[in-house]
Amino acid sequence: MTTTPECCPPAETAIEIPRDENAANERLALLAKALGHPARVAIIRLLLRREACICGEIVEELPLAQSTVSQHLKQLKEAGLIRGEVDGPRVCYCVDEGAITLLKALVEGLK
Amino acid sequence: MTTTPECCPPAETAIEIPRDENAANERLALLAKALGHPARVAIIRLLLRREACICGEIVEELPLAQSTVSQHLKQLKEAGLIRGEVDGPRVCYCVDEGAITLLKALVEGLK
DNA sequence: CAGCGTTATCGTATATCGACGATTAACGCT
DNA sequence: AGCGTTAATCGTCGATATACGATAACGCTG
Repeated sequence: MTTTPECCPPAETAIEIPRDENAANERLALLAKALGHPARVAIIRLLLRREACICGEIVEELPLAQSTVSQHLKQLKEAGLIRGEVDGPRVCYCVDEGAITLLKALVEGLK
Repeated sequence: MTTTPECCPPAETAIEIPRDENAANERLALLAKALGHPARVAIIRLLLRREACICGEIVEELPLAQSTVSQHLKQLKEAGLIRGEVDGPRVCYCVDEGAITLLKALVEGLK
């Protein structure tokens, strides 16, 4: 098996629900858009369960080409849902728990 | 003022979280994609607060053309987040509470 | 430093999105 | 029947998403 790198130990982004409603809408839309593809939801799940971490592992779990997975990872990263840490030749991706918390809060705030 | 139609009284869609994980991913992705635009988030909020109901009212609240709003409404409807009921010449849109509940459950299930 | 494994980026093709104005369709009312 | 109001649809445009293979970049390791 691989070295099971203990990636992304510290650094949790502080969550903050936007005061302005428009800002909240923008933020929620950004996060939702990032989750707007089944493959990206699957990636988030893999990362949350720590069933996969390294990009290569994720590629093996999904029926997609490596470049395509890399694109999805990029989108998730740009939305702030995940972070990537270089681990030698590999890159370890982890969910940003703060972003997930924010997402849940924003969705829960729909009322 | 308008007649304040009491739209969408009955008919709540039963929620059911997909057993299959792939199906859950697809469902969540579909719902998330529908929320992946600030205008659509804003529409959902308007409908939830019942600040607006009629398509025309929604158009007035948003800085978008009527046809554009109609497109967004269509996408929300296709995702199952809202329903529309014809009320004379107007159309009253309402949130499908079941879909919102399902969305919240699916997001909360991300762990 | 040459080579290998890993990941990101590039280039491309197709499809969908997002916005608008214009048009059509549906409905109530006179 | 015809008119006005309201909403959906059409047609268009540019921008973005999705997928892939090919290529580049990066960091070990021999």
